[in-house]
Amino acid sequence: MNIPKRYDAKEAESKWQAFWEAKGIYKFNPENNSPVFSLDTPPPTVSGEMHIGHAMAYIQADTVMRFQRMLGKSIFYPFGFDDNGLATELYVEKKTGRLAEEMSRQEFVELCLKESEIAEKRLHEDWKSLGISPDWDISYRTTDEWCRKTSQRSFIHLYKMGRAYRKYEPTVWCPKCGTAIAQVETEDKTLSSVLYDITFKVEGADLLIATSRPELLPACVSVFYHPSDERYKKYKGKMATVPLFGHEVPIMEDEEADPESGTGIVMCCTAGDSTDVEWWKTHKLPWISVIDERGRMKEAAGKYAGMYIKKARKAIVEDLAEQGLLKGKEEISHNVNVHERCGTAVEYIMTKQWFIKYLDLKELFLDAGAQLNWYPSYMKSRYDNWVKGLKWDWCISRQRYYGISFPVWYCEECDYVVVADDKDLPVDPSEATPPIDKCPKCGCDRFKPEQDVLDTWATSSLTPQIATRWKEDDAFFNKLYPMSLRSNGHDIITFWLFNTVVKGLLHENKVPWKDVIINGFVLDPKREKMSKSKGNIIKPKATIERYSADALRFWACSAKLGEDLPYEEKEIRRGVKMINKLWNASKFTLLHLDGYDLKYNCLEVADRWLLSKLNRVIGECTASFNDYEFSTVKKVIENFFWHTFCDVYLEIVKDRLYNPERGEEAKRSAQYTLYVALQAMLKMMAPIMPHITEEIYHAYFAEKENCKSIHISKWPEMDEDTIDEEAEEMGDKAEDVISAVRKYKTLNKKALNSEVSRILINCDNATEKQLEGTCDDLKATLHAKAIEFGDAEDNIITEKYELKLRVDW
RNA sequence: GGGCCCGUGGUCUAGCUGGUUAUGACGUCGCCUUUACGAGGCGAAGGUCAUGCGUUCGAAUCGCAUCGGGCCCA
Repeated sequence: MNIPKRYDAKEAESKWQAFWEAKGIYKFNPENNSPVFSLDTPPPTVSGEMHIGHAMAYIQADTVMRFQRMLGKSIFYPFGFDDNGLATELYVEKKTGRLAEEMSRQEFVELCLKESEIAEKRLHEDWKSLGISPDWDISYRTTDEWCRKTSQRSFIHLYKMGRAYRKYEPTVWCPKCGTAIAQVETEDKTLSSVLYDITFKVEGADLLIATSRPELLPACVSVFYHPSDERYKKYKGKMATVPLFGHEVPIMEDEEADPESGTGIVMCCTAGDSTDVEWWKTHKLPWISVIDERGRMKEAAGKYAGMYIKKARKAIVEDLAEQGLLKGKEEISHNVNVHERCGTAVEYIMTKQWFIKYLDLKELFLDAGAQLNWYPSYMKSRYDNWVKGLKWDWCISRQRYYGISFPVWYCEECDYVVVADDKDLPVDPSEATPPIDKCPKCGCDRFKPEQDVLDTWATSSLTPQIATRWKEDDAFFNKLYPMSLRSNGHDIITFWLFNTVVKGLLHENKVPWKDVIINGFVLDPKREKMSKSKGNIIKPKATIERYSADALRFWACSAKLGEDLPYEEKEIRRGVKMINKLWNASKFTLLHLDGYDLKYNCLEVADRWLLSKLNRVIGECTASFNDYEFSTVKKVIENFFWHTFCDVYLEIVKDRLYNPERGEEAKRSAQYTLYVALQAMLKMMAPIMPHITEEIYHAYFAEKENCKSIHISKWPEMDEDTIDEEAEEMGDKAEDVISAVRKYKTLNKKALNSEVSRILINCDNATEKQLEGTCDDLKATLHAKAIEFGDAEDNIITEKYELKLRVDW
């Protein structure tokens, strides 16, 4: 056996990655009748780069898949790329320096597709370098033909069941991007602003109203105060006159009006925020549109029409001041709802949009959340809170250039909705003709295509259906849906996970997976969130190049599910050390297994001790992996391998291996134990460190087991019969003696291999009997000429069993 | 404002269905070339388990409150 002195991780990792691909080790076989284990991972967006958070999450999920594969399951592990939607548009515009509105839609779409392809190649390489084990042949991209087809099918299915509807509705709108967006795409940002006290008139008297958005005065439709507010009760049912614009609006009561805020009386405009929209709905107020799709004032704003929001605000404030209607202003900082992608404050604009009706299904969604197995379980409450707080149906149309088309045309006369035929999918309604000649409602033969595109989440919420060939291959679908596992960051429970549950329930009346694992974030060494602006971003690529993928993986597995993990360089170095240690221990072990035929007659105490402990470790690692507790697996196997196996066991058996005087049987017993232990430990580490374990496996075990990769070899099974409580106690006592004598030598500044003439152990008869079985090993390990039992004066007490010893030099 | 999570030696962390002396790593210090590994081995120092109150024979672990940090949502 020729094992190199050093392990070259860089060379080995690319070698094994190529090997796995060439041999199809991770290929899904639909004919395989073993139970399926499948994974739904987030398709990374082409607009981003792989960051260390991705690395952690994908590695963690990958260890689970590798474990399940070794259990003999049929593994379905697809991989997708998300090149859809607004994120891609913004990325392409930034990268090429060209704007979508500079060219035709088709030209822009082509540019997006071209750039996505380049980005995907890069992403594929990056993800591959993590040593993950998907079947790359079943990868998808969210704008490919198959995904477009599935997304349009989903829409048509929802339309036909009455869940997709189109309506004029106040819609969350980004004036910068010029599109409707969903509730979930917004976030709150604290911004500084000015609160103006503005004079309204009631029957000739002044009524002061505080607002930060005076430009909405022309859209003012009522004013509110709290029902308990004594100051304003007298105005109930009266009308107030809006300054500058002169129209009259009703004065009304509502619990939502905060007496403490501003003057305690608030104007309701259509629409400044979600409260305005709620008031508009519940009090059945008229709708006045003053802001257009690009954030300019509309006709209703009178002389301010055509100005952008901020300019109009300034002009109106000036005019109010000039007319003496501005009574005060105060600098404030308040929370503003902004579009998460561009940071622009959102508006509520009345437009015609497509929605998925789902507010009536909250109970169903809560029930679905309860059906899923959440790891960790407390993450379920994020889902529950989100469902309970839903206020709007899901707006799925976007007024953008690049995205999947609605498979829809409208009758030019009566707006009748015509959807595409399934056989024609995917369609671009601008290019294709509708499947009917005449409108069934009015007989008109002219149709116009829907110009809007589907929200990107309308497609990415279908990843389980996309992967399992929904409505395309029933046998395949039925075998694979619902999927076994979803891996998800805690930040996207409310959209990606929730939306996927929605689609699963609406389409199949089933939750899309059995289990859900939620991973945490990677923080910087100071435990702060990584961000470009802080400049504390770590690129996994650099880490892999410097330390190897296995070292990165070893680190990634140290966080529990749901918990954030700080990136610490020293932790990565710990992985490097582990690889080195594993290499050296294996090199030593295999050297002594050369030509060994796995035959033995009877096992020595130390060997039974190790094998018994090994079996407990197998049991614990198996149970932990089944519960997605890879960090426990990592910790347990690391500890067992390093301390029990290397520090204690290997030192014990060296003499039996090297010294012929110990006899052939004692050697065979050690060889058997080494074989079994190393093989099992390698396999248990394989999901975490797939490259180094493959390298060692191929140096010896692959041939013995006749298996071409450790990753499709059999996971070690716990054998209850090997658990040997008696041997464990005997071995533990021997270990206790070894520790004590080592400590004694160290304190006396002696080398560990320095000879002692005698070790005298002063213990009870039972212990003496137990230790007798290990005497030869003890003598060899401690370099003691003799071990005797007796009543002499002692000078050492052992740590664990408090045995009394005396060491004679 | 609501929900959820977290506070354990200098740093990171295990334990948290209550029960000997609180786990391990990094760092620090000392000693040592064990026929695998000095990228190693053997040791040492270092902790009022955030704070307070409570439940209990017994609390890092359970309950309540406070303080601090984080995430999600208003």
